[in-house]
Amino acid sequence: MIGAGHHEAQGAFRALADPTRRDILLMLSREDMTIGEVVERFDITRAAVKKHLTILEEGALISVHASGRERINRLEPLGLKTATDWLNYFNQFWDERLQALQIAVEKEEKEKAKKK
Amino acid sequence: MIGAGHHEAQGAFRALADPTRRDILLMLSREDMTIGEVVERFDITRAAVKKHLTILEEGALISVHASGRERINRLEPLGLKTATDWLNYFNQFWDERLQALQIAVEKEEKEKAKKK
DNA sequence: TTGACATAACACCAATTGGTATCATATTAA
DNA sequence: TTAATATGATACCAATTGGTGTTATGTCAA
Repeated sequence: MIGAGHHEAQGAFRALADPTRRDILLMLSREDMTIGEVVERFDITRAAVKKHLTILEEGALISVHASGRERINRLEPLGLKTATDWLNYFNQFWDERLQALQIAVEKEEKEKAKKK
Repeated sequence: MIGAGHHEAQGAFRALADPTRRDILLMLSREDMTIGEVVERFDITRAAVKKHLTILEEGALISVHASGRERINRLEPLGLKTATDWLNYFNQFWDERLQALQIAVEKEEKEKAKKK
């Protein structure tokens, strides 16, 4: 069914819309980090980073784990899969498009060969 | 290099953040449509739809082709590929995660078999 | 040519967003 | 216990967003 996973995808796509949040995801893909560690790598306040992390968590793109007075932010790859799955529906179309392009190129080559 | 395609991805991710726009993309995947045809399928004004289409065009997710007094909106699958490619970087991580899950399940099965 | 149609272009509005500064709370270490 | 640390929570602000209504423009058909 077309559109399946649409509702669940909203939180993920919303979270992915901001470049800072996408950067955070890339950082977390290398290692888990506390808020403080994330803050060090950006030029915005801790409060701003916290908001981004909250939105990422709401989108199920990361999970947060308390450890003493620190809170470890961990990438949740499965959350990203929601968005990936939605987008993958369109693969068939750009596959077709690429194939059409390929055929056009081949035809061109053939014409060229004929002329020669 | 990590983060490649980041900048170009912004327009696409921004466009994908809105559920109405994602619905429009699904509709356009079935057939090209004029603004009027898109409007018929939603409960919002033509002006609102036009704004969404403009944002989709800015994100290179659709292309617009004039035809007399009509303007045909067409899906640009290659534009979606920008977002897909960015997300695919994370495949390795949920592949790993899924594999870990798989191993855990197998171990469980083995334990069960032993008990029996 | 003239009316109807398809769209573009504004100006405007309420809600959301990304950011700030400030204050409160919980945990660690001396 | 007390000071430093790590975080959460709140109030506030400017800019953006998703929506509206209205007006202007270009194109088709009688």
